[in-house]
Amino acid sequence: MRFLLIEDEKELAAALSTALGKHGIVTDHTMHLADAFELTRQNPYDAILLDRRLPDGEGLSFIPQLRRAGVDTPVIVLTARNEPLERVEGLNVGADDYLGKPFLVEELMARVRAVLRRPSNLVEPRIVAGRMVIDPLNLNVTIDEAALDFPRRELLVLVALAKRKDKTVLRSTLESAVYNYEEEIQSNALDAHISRLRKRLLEMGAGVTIHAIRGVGYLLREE
Amino acid sequence: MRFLLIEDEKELAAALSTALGKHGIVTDHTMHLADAFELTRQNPYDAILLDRRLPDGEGLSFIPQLRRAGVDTPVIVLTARNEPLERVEGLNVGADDYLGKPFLVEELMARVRAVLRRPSNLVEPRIVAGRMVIDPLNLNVTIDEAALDFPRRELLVLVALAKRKDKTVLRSTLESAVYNYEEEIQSNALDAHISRLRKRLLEMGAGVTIHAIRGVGYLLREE
DNA sequence: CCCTCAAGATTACGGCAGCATTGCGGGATT
DNA sequence: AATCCCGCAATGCTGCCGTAATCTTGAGGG
Repeated sequence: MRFLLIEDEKELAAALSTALGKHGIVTDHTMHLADAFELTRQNPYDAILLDRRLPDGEGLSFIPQLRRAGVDTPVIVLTARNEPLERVEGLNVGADDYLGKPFLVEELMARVRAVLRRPSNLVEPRIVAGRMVIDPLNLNVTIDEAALDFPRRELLVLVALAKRKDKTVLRSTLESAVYNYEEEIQSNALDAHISRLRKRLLEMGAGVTIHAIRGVGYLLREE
Repeated sequence: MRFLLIEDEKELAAALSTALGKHGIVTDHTMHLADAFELTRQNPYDAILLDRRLPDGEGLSFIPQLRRAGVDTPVIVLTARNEPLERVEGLNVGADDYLGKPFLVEELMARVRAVLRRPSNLVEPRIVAGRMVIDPLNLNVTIDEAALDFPRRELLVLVALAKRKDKTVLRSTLESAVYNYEEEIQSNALDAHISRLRKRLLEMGAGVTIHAIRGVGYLLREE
C-alpha cells in the first residue's frame, strides 16, 4: 500500500512515515498542496493523509479539487483543530474520516482500514434511537419529522451515544467526542451534560434512556 | 447502462469514464456538440452528462435542440460551482439535474439514480413554507401567486433553509450555499443576512420563523 | 445486614461565547 | 445621480456550560 502524506511539520511527518513503514506502507511526503495534486496524478494512492493548516493554505480546499479531477481516493484529515464541529465540516466537503492530533498510529491504522473497507462513503447515515431519527453528519435530530433543539454539547453527547446504541461508550470516548485537546475539563462537566440531556430526553419523550456503567462509561438504550 | 459524456476537459472526462465504468456504465465521450447530436440519434442513451463551457459553444443550447428532436433522455448538467444562479439557468431549458463542480463520483451516481427513478423527468419541485411557495430551481418565491422580490444573498439563505424546512442547517452548510470558495467571509455577514431576512419575512407575513441553534446553525419553521 | 466510600446525579450560579441588530460606507446596478 | 445590496464592526443580550457543592446510588467487606 502507498499513502500520500500532506503535512508541514517535518518531525511528525518523519515519525509517521517510519511508523507506517512498519505496517508495510510506503509513504510519499509533501508539504505543499500544489505538489500534492501532481503526485495524485502520477500515483494511484490507497489513501491520502491531509493536514488542515498548511503553508499554502487550508488543506480542506484540496479535497474538492481532488474530487473534481475524478480522484476518489479516501482522504483522512489530520488536524490539531479537533473541534467536533470542524470534523463535520471536513466530512461535508468529502473527507472520509477525521483524526485529531495528537493520535496513536494504531488509531490511524484502524481508521485507514475502516475507510478502505467501506465500498461507498457517500451514503448518508441515519440512526434510529427510540422515537428519534438522528442525522449525525448534519447534527440533526427529529421526532416525527420535527426538528429538536439541543444545546451543542448535549447534542454531541447524544450523537456519540446513539452511534453505539446498546453498547457501552467509554467515558474517554465521550470526552473526545465533545472536547478537543485544547479544551480541558477539570470537573464533572460531562456528568452535567448527561444529566441535562437525560432531563431533556425525558421531557420530550424521546423513548431512550441513558444508563451509567460504573467506572467505565455510559450506554444508551431504547425503552 | 450507457451514458453520453459531453466534456472538453480530457482529464476529467477520462477519470469520469473509468469511475462510471466501475459502476458498470459504458460511457461514450465527445467534446463537440455537433458530434453529440449525431450520437444521440444512433444510440438510446440512459443519461447525458453535459458540460456547459464547450469549445463550440454553450452546452445548454444542446438541450432544446435535443428536446425538439423528441429525445427525452435525462440530462445532467455539470457546471462550475461559482455561481449559484448559473446552475438555475440549465434547469430552465429542460435539464433534469445539475451538479456543481467539484463533485464526488458517488454524488453523481446518486443523482443519476434519482433522475432515472423519476417517472416524469420534468418534475418541478416546489417547497411550501408557511404562506410561501418556493421554486428552488428558478429561485422564485410567491405568496398568493404574487412574486416576491428578495436580495440575492437573502434569497439563497432562504432557499437553503426552506429546502431543509424543520431541520437544522449547519452554519457551514449555509455559508457554502451562499458563498463560493473564492469569496471569503471575515465577519458576521451571514448573521446580518439572517437578521434582514427575518425582518423582511415578518413584514410580508410569510408565516415562517427562523430559529438559531446556538453553536450549530439555523432552522426554518412554519408558524 | 449495615457501614463505608467511591462514583455518579442533580442543580444553582456566574462568566462569557455566540447570536441579534443596526448604522456606515463602498461598490454595483440602473 | 440615485438606489440598493452587502460586508463590516460595534453594541447589547441571551443562554450555554464549566464549576462546585450537595445529594443519591451501588459495590464490597466485616
